[in-house]
Amino acid sequence: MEVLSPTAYVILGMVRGEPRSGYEIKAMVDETTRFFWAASYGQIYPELKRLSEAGLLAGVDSPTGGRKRTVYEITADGEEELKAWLRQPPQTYEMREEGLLKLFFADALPREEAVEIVRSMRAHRLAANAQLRAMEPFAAEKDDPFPLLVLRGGLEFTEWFADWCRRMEEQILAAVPEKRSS
Amino acid sequence: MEVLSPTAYVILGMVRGEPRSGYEIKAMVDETTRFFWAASYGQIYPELKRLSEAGLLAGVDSPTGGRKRTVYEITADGEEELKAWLRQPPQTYEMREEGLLKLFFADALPREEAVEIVRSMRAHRLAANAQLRAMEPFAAEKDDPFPLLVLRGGLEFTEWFADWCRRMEEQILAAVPEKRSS
DNA sequence: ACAGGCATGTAAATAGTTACATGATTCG
DNA sequence: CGAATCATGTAACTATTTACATGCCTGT
Repeated sequence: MEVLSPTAYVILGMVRGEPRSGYEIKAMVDETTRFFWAASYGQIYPELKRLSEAGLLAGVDSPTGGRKRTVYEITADGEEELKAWLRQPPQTYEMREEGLLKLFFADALPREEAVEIVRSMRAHRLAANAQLRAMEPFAAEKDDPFPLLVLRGGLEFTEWFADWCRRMEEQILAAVPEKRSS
Repeated sequence: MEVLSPTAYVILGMVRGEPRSGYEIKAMVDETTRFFWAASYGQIYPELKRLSEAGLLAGVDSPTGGRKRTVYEITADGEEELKAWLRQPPQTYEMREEGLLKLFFADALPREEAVEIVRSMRAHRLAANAQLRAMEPFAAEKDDPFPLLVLRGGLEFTEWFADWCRRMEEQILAAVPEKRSS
């Protein structure tokens, strides 16, 4: 069994339980996992084809009205592949946080400009928090408890991060001495 | 002024203050920003060439003993470019956290296996915390306060995350009911 | 009639990692 | 002398985003 691309598993997971089209998978990803695992059409459609060829998914024609449409359902092999992956310890722990990089180099700016960095970061996290907040009722009414658990983790994380930014703002202005020549 | 690649700025930031070789930049990144902004040789060396051609860096031969070596120092234009970038609000806020994706789909596993996911995540964050802890004294003795500030943010983040995992472990075992057919 | 959403896909560009190749120097 | 580290680089691969193209259906 060859190794699948990272995006393959988000697809397998999304169609488990109920068959979905590429378009629906993309929409679900954007509503749910995008904060920690994104996927674009450019990945999803080719991957659906590969997974079907590998026998892990099966495409079923299922037009809505006259509009043609293919939904993909997971096969027994696909379900096994998904579970085997779920049992492996996670490998990917990546963060690309431009704000932290800027803050790391912020000594190059005068303090009043340096605090702008943490203000931007804070605004971003508060906006993300509000988005998650708006999704919470929908996740809460579902049968599967894990998406809600993860969403509440996101809520807590964005709150922690926003608060850290607030404290850093104070700290930079209060305690960090200005450099002689920046 | 054309837009630079994302990696360009980490290089500009790393050579500001004192000139460094590609090898040293890579080592610094691995010691400091890698938790939120990584870079590989395959990005660094070609980028050093491009930045020199663009006049934002200047390469200076500076062999150590008989071993040839080029360090790059930032030019006035490079300094301006770096500061202009620092003044822009951060654009990139990405996370790719395989553990959260697995947890999101964990309903496919029995509960005893689902908790293994948060246990792995917790172990990972505790290990990261220990690494940051070991770096703290070195950051603390530097003149520039921002790297230390960012590092302490990382310390707090990994602690929060590890604690969240611990609480999720309890919660999954205690409150989340087992499904009829998983 | 037109806007907006549903639906599928691809091409091109950009980003990034991994592995490899090469060779010098330093330290034990 | 051999291992580790310093040092520079490239090729191949993998991953991912963005933009574009197409066209149908539904509601106003």
